[in-house]
Amino acid sequence: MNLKDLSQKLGLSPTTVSRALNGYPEVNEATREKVVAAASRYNYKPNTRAIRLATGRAMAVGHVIPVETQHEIVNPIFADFIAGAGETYSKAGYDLILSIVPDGDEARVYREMKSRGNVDGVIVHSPKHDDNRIRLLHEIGMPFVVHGRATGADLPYSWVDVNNRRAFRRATDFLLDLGHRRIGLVNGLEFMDFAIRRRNGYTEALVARGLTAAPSLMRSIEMTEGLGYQAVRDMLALPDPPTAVLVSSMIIALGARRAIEERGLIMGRDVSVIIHDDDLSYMKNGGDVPIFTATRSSVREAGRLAAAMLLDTIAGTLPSASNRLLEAELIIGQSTGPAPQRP
Amino acid sequence: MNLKDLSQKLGLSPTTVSRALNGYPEVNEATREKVVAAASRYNYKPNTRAIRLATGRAMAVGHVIPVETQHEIVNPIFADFIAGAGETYSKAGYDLILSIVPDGDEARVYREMKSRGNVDGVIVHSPKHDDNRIRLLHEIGMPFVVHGRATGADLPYSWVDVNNRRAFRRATDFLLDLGHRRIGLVNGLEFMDFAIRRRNGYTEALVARGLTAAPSLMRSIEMTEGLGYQAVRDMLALPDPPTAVLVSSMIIALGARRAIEERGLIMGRDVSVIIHDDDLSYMKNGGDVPIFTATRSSVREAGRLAAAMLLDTIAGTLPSASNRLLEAELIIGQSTGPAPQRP
DNA sequence: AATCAAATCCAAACCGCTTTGGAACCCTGA
DNA sequence: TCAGGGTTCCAAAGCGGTTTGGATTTGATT
Repeated sequence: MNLKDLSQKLGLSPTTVSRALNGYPEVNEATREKVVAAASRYNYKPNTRAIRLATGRAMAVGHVIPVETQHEIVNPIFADFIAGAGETYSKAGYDLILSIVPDGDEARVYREMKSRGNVDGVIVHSPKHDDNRIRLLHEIGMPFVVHGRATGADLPYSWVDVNNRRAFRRATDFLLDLGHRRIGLVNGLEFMDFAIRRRNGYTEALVARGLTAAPSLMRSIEMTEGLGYQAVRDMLALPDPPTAVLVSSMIIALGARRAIEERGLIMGRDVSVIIHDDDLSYMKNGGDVPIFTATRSSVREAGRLAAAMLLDTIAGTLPSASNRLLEAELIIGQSTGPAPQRP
Repeated sequence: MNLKDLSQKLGLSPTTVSRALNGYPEVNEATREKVVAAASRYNYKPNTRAIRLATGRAMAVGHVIPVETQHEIVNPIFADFIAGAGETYSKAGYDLILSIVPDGDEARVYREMKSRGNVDGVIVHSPKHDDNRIRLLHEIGMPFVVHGRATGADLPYSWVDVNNRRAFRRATDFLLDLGHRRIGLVNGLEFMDFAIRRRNGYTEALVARGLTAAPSLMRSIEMTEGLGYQAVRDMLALPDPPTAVLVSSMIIALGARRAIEERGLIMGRDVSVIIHDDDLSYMKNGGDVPIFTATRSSVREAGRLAAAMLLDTIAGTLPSASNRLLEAELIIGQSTGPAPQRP
């Protein structure tokens, strides 16, 4: 059943039927009702391909996920972010096109997307420091929103981000207030923008109290359980071990906890741990009583917002460089406590 | 730059240019070379939307991921599976359309995809026992491939699956050979087809040696660290605790290990653990020396295969009910050892 | 009753490609 | 020389919608 068939059944022109269904004003209300009724009776759905060609819009948004051959691949937070974005898209009738591209091939993919016209805009994932994708997308005139920020980018752009600096500043302050003085940081890889911001928040809080961040208490690792374990194990083996650690993700924290318990220590009593919790749906930080004290911010919500912002940008109803900074909530769990007294 | 512009620059008709670029035989080789050269010089890429309308093909594949409101959502293995599938699609020039739909809304989404024509086929994720999506897709005539199998489905269909039964049978045999007699199973939710098969493999192996699976040693849980911890902790607290456990995923295993270590036991010596390892890119089971003994099968590879099978099905070059059963490899790690002697 | 504007509908062009059904040309063999 | 068969190219008709530029009808106003 296509538009022509439907219009013939109704004895109307395709023009009128199209307008009736798309809510244009130049059609009699009685006619419109007849058309709508017929459309639902014959289960008519306009062909997406035809709409796209006729309107010149792709009605689709691209998510280009770089697969870094050397580092962490297909970061699990993508799944939740995309789930959030997908909610927004499906409400707006947009498709979500997922594109997994080998590292370094992104420029080509973006260019092709532009010239082939199969997306109206893109979401940029996991920005690096001074990310060159921003310049590229500006150059080719593709609407985009960045999930995160790219410090050093000289051009204006839209983004949605968590206030990573403040979250880690606050978490560090919280530990300092509890009397901790030797606080470790197990961060993500620090060419990622978010990791740099987290470290800044952490050092800022220390410096504000006249402390300095000891290099031996700072690690920058891929976010895996195993590496988290190693990092914290090594820290705890230091002559002057930390009494608290800040870790950048739940998965690292699982390793951290293992290192702590392996040493016969108790998390929350002997060693405090604060995590950043992306509130991933398949990796919940406990229920009513969170296991880990955490700076929590839903990455899924970030996905919803970024998607909405992108759609508005495409529609032209949003200035080209808008942004939204989400604040993380400090959730007090069982993994933190007052600094133990020195024996 | 579109086809008309290009053809004018060349002094040829659009017909000829189109044919030259698409490799049709009715064009002089010299002409073809000229066309190809011009296309690359002017950086001409055919408009996807126009191709889709003209050919009647969507050049896109849908992955419909159900978001179960009650149970595990956005399963992290999707990410890797989709990454694998994406590789195949991009080589073939197909788009991957990701659709996150609330539970129960799938039928509507599939129907719409069919009538709107924005995909040529779909991959069905995480089939349940007697999954009704298979009947639906048959009914509406949408090509599809299932990742996994749906026992009880009466219609033929194509699938790619791991031999879960054999993997767990083999793992159980391995433990039995090591002298273990009380072997626990921490399985995924058993309305999922793969979980049922795993349990069958496990009980089969026990029965073959004249043992029976004790209900107290079998758990069916959502795959989280916390629930894995609880399940194994409870098992170890039994009067006659298991000396080995089979767990259905890496993430459950992290909890299992914690429960073991918390009891002062050593994994691999006091309690053996075998996991099923989907070989997720962001959750590696160690490197050269795997931490966990595992039945390993790359879910990413499964994605590649399923995608290829779907494209062939769409092209009509594959019988409508093909399948591919992947065997899992048994990887010996540090988490298994001979059954401890009873004191 | 004549006029004019608003309301309502339609024919046809258009989006940018593919594909059908020739047409023009060249070559070969009778 | 001319019929017949390849080659090589092209005009035009789709694909299934949207949108422009009227045409017709209706209703109110003078």
